[in-house]
Amino acid sequence: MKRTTAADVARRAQVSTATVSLIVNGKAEGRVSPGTRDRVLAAVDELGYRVDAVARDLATGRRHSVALVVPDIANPYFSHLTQGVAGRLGGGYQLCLVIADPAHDPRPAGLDRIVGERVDGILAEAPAVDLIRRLDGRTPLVVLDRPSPGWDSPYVGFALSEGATALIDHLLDLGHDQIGYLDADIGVPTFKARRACMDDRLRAVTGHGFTGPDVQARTDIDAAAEAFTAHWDGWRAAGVTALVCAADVQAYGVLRAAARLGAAVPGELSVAAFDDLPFSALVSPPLTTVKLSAFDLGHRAAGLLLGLMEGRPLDGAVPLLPASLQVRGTTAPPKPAR
Amino acid sequence: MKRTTAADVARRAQVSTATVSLIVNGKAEGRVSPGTRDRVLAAVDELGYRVDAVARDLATGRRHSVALVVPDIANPYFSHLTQGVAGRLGGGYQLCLVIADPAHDPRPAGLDRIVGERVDGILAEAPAVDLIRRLDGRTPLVVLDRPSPGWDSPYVGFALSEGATALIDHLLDLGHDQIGYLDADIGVPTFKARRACMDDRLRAVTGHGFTGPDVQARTDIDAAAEAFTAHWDGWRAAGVTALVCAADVQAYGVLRAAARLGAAVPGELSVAAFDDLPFSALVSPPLTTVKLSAFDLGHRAAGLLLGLMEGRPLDGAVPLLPASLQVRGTTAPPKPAR
DNA sequence: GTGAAAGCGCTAACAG
DNA sequence: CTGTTAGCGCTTTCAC
Repeated sequence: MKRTTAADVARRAQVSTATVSLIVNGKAEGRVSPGTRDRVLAAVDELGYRVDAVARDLATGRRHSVALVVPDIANPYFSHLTQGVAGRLGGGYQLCLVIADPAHDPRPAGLDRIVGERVDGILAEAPAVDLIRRLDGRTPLVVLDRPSPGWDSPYVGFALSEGATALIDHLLDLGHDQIGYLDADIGVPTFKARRACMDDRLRAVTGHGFTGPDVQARTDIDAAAEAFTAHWDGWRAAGVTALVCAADVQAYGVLRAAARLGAAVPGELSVAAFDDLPFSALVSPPLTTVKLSAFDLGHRAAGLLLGLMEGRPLDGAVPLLPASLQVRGTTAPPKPAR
Repeated sequence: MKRTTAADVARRAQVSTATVSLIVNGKAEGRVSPGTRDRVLAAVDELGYRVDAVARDLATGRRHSVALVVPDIANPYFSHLTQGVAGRLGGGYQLCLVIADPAHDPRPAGLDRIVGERVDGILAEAPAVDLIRRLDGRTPLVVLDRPSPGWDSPYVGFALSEGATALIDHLLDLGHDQIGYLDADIGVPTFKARRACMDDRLRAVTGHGFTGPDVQARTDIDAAAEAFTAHWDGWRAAGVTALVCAADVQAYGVLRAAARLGAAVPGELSVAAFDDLPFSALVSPPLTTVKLSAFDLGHRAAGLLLGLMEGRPLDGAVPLLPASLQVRGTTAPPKPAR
């Protein structure tokens, strides 16, 4: 009732395990006679032999697997990213998913494991530098979304500041002056950066930053709706006429909550966000948002990692992916003051 | 520049590798003197030693990892499922994601790999029996969503037929008689079963099945919108006044396409689906759908697998998760015939 | 308390 | 062409 091993196959085919190894790995070309090859293959088949990846990996030092570290797979942004990674990786590598949200778990056990696991490569959503330090420093690492400050690993991200600038300018052009911000409570720089880029632009043009209460919410519809419900009075009191959310899913919650509170969008409040999920064109009103293709991000990052793992050096800097503003129905000029 | 091994630590701490092993695994209780323990711990720290999981696993036979096989991680249904699995698994197991859509790739390489990888357990979205046969038959397996016909593995799923029946009856009660169906093109039984359950009920009550063209589309908004656009005439010609979709995301596409084609929902066409994703309450009109909590499914399946892996026998049959109809705004009585 | 030694199952030189 | 042998790095009896 045990696993069948190469030794079993060897015994049955009257050869050595070395020969079995050569054959099952397709390295038998011109080194093994067709006769023995067939005998071995037959034995493999009859016994249902599969090479033990653990033993092979121990012997060869390769792992045929890469780890992907993301904070929250339920967010479509990250699941699209994962899809992109998986698609590019193809069948040659096993994808090990590590869900680690640094804000909620500063020392994710998963991270320590992946270095013990000796994966061939790591893709990590904008990890903090002290997380990177806990890696072994030898495994190829590609950082997603944002460079880790003070650490230069290869990374692929979006031209975030362009998108953020476009969004702020759009709001300013419409006549908004007091803009509120609903942030994500997830501790990854992606979200920090979204805010920071907009804040920079806002200050550069108006001399002040975001207006009203500083609110963070989980990146899901219900949490964002609750947060909006709790803080809408505060924002309104501060004169906020436009609210930017860190993620589309949050904007959905805001839209729902605003409808329930009787706050007209975009009449009384303009709403905008980041991601441009497929659903964003469908909500009503359709959401003005900065498009970030997470799928492309994952796809490209995986491609880069593939190169690194095969020892190819990076050919120059990796171009940033576009972050373009999609203007739709949730933004409009503010109501003239009464 | 090599990885530091237990031997390095042993040398530095003047002990044997056996002692190192005992200590780093916390099995030193009363078997190692505090003095040597501290020496070893210090050496571990200075050298940055981490046990090599591959070698450990080869020696112990355990893997501390489970594989999750799903057809499409970009579909929120499966990403929520994954989230549920990951949450329940916790830090003790590494999650290996295998994306394998049997319809598009009948012999996914990923599947063969996981048996070679010797994972401790497998969670698989309703696998076909010949896929199960390619597993090693020894690794604990929990089937998600639908039992594999003619194979009894532990499985956890929804009371689909109840939800399907409720939906059909709802439509019938409203006065619909000709009901169309937009199916998923993904080859997993989850989707097949959704259709089959409804078809059963429909035939039982009306004597006929679904009406109009047999259409399948990818489970994403755009693909479903296209499919609807291409086939709306066919459905209408067949007298269809209600359309059921295999998944909420498809219904979103249908809603969008219907709006563009000028088909009023629910005035001219009622629309319903399965999943009840968080967005479904937000589209307009809000979607009537059968709620299936993929998160709970993943969570419970992972719990079951955990038990199996620890050698606990299943305590009786696993109860099905509820599949309850959520009636919202996309279903209404058909327009009276002119 | 601690160490020596025998595997875990496979790969890769090196002989023959 | 094929077999022998020496690891890969760790765990785990079993002596000392």
